[in-house]
Amino acid sequence: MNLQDVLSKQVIQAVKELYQKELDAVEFQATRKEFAGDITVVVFPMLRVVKGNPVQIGEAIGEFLVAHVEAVKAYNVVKGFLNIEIHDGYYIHFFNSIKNEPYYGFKAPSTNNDAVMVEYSSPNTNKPLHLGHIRNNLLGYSVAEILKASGKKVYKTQVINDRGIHICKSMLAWQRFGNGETPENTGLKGDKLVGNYYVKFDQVYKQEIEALMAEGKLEDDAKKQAPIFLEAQNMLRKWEAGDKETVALWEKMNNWVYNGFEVTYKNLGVDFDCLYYESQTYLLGKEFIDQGLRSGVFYKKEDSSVWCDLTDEGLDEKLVLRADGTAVYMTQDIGTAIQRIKDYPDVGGMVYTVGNEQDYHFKVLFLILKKLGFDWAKNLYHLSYGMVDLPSGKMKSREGTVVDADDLIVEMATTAEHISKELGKLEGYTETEKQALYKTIGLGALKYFILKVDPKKRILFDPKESIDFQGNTGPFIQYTYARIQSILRKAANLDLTKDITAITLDTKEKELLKQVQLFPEVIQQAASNYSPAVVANYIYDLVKEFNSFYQNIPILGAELEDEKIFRVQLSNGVATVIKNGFLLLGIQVPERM
RNA sequence: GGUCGCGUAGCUCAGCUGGAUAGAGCAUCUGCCUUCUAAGCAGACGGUCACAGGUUCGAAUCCUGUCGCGAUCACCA
Repeated sequence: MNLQDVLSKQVIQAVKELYQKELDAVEFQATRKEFAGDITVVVFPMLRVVKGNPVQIGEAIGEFLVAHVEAVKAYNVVKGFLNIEIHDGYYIHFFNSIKNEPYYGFKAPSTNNDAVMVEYSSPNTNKPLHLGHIRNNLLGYSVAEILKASGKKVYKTQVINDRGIHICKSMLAWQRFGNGETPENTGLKGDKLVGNYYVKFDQVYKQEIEALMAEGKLEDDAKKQAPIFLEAQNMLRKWEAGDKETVALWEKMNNWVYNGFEVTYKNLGVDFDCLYYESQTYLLGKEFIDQGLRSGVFYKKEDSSVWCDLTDEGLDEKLVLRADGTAVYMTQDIGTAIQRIKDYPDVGGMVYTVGNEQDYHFKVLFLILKKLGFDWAKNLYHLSYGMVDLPSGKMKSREGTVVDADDLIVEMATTAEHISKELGKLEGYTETEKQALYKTIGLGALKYFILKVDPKKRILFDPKESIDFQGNTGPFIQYTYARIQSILRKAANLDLTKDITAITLDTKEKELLKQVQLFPEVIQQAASNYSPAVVANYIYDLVKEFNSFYQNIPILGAELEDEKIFRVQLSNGVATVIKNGFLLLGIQVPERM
């Protein structure tokens, strides 16, 4: 039982004995630094049950706790706040119980049928990944890892948007203007090459629209009548009809893109347990539309299009099948969701990592699945995140105003290299080791920069202002980890498993122990909020606390041998929490930097 | 226009399931490397928590309204 539970019980007991009243809950908070104490009971809420002066009540409860709880050393009351001081022994005992756990804070995965499937990334296969995709990938990956650590079995997945008119556009442009270019003969990354033709299509398309408008056509008409657009539509029809040549071209170019994506995913350090392809799932929902029609969840209009009436829920009517019987986005998502549960029967819920521009879509999707009667539909969550915008506004692939994912990763490593070289602390490292380290630091800066922000907030990214490497950043935290490793190397002869008990804690040590103690709770909180930012901010606070300790208290130079061992152990414990916390964010930690 | 989200220091963000004098980083300024890595530490400066009401012992936090920014309201995905 943790400290708060014990105290809670005893406070309730105290109120019962002193005032003959029953409290249903006790409110705690961390004691503010300017007051003596480690944990604080807020007396005000009790006044509803116990009438009287909050200071006197606080005093009486404090008295009771000192007498009845071993861990409680002293108390003081300020206004309605009962500040409780805890004996050093309590924290020391706690630390000894966890200091040798390599995965301190993580819960073992549950074997119940409550696995979670986390969908993220889900790119279109007609252009390279950009900074917006990076946010999606980092968020999805991190939330998946956090859910795992919180005790869930997790499957990471994506649905790859590998078909549709947008794919045909780059195919068509390549066919017309490509001159047989391939990733092999140009040395270009496959996704980049295909992306170039997506841009090329748009350029030609725009010229054609202008030409038509010059002939006096209205813009809307021109957009629909441009020859290259009509040809792309024609290509889509051929693809859907299974035309051999078209399908072969589609497969060839998609494979180029997949090879390119694989490189980016690998560089980013994200992975997937299973993949779904839109080309295989876009028809899946149809049979469930039939089912829903029979059960009255959907209805057919005169033109035989199928709809779901959500006006009772305050939403609109939503189309789920076109008049010509073809699937829309919603049809596909209904089908894919159901298919996933069939494929993985232990899955009891799903998380969709998709930008907030699709809030409405997912609201509707979840409602429809509920109406169709799937009990897992109540466990669906749209991990909705804000867009990454540039100072100039939204990133647009077609207009080339994107921050390319691969480029950014390289730039970050280059910046790390410059800083490292200036500081010059890496003598003895081989060039390969150095390059690996630059990448670790560069990616650390990038990932932390993105993940420390609350997912639902939009991020403004200014390419002119590079991402910081100082202050509340990934490298600062990595640096602290490296510092601790340096101490551990110098203390290799000490027995880190030995239980030290007979020491007096310095304030800084105690603060660190309190912070370390929070970690398991932080993971649970991050999981229930689907927020890597909770982990990031916690680790930052821990690291700040550690650096203050490090710079103000001698560790290897401690006067007493037991103090020295304990401080090294404590440093090691902090390093473990940093490492595990960063694992949840997908950030690596270096031995030196 | 309807719906949803956001608005906290010059900038980037914490805090938001109500609690003490609203916290960090960057930037600016002051100290600290002959002692464990100065990507650091210690400190200074900086706030009408968008605005106005309400709920209560207590509101940045909850409710209502206003303003500003964004998203969305397709037989697109």
